[in-house]
Amino acid sequence: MYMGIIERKERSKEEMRRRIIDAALYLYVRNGFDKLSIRAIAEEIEYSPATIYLYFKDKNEVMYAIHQQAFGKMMTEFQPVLFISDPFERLVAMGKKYTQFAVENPELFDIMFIITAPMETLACREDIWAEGRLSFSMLVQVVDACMNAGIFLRRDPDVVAMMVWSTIHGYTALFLRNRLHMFPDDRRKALMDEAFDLFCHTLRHGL
Amino acid sequence: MYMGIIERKERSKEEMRRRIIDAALYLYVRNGFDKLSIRAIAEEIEYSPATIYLYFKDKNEVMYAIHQQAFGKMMTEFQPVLFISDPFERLVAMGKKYTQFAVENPELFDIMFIITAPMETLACREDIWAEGRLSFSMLVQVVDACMNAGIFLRRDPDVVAMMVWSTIHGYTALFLRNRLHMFPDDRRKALMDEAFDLFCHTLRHGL
DNA sequence: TTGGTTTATAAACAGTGTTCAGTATGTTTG
DNA sequence: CAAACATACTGAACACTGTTTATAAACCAA
Repeated sequence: MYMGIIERKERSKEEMRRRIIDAALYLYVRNGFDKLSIRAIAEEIEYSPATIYLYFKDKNEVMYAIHQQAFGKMMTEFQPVLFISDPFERLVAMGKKYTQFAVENPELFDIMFIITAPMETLACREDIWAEGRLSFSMLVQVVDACMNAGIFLRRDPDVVAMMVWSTIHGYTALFLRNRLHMFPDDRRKALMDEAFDLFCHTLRHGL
Repeated sequence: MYMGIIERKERSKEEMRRRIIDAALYLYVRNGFDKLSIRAIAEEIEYSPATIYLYFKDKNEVMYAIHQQAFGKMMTEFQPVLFISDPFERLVAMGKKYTQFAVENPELFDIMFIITAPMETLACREDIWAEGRLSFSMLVQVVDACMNAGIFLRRDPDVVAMMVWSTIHGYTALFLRNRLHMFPDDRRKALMDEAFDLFCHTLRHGL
């Protein structure tokens, strides 16, 4: 029946995919977006460029694999703050972590939330952006907890979560893409922090 | 003296720059970012690709010229709302216009606020991002007016403006980059509107 | 007309994503 | 075991990209 051989082949196929993803992720975080080429990945794993197309449809699919890896890393980094008992404190900590992750891993944040590339792969699919859905649901959950605790007035949690995400994503994306360059170098981060604090204050005393 | 000749030459040099910028802008809004190549611009103006490098240092400089054009267009579109007398209504109208402009001119918004490319040209300059500075000062002005009118409590107007910009830019950028795909097609825009309304409400009754 | 400056270009360089014919290896079948 | 088939892989090509450089042509000044 030779089932073992089929399994071994499938296993080695999976291993090859992993090798490609690992190499791609390694090169991407090391050298950035425009240095990540199919040829560079091929050289890294010591195979021909054409080989990669036996395991991925195109470059977008490779980028989507990196995208998934990035979400995995972000999730593990978010794990600790999810245990903060006070819901509002948890929300604040999550907001801080979001920006912190973005600043510490700008390329990963790019591929997760800014670059168009990997999302086109998902455009025609059913399980639409599972990673985004999961992340957002985490935010909705903590917002809901704030409502249950009487910290926020009861509203559509999706809308509140959307507002919160927007604000935090807003200055984070503007900062990463150098759109705060009208401010001096040292003022930028401070301004983001102050905007965040003000936003938190506004949430508590007005939402 | 032959001053006329020098002037004519400078004039024709300026005209050539304009032709390149116009062609670049035309191709960019028509075909999008990755279809905009030096060769395509050259073909459009019926010159050799190398000619463009006689008028622009590199592609980034061409993109920055488009960037400036885009800001010009946005400014003219913002002109009407600046005459709204009530400062808070003006702020709300500005926020709505920001997103409207982004949805109607996604490529222009991209090059103004999302794409990294043209900002690298500015990185080592004195008049740091004059366009951004001017736009932001418009926002600061209206925020300040809200404070003077007693609608907002008095705070650092830069911080308040930063918070407002972040929120509105946040969902706009997330929308344009397909990061709201966890929601069904028709829900996305509604959610942005609701988040915006909630944000405005929060500003009024809590800031 | 000569000399010098400006303006334009063809050609090349070093890249890119992607495809495809061909090879070489591994597996199954007669 | 040998022939037939299947899988894995690759070299080479295609059609692009931004950019540089030597060369040629046009223009202006002396």
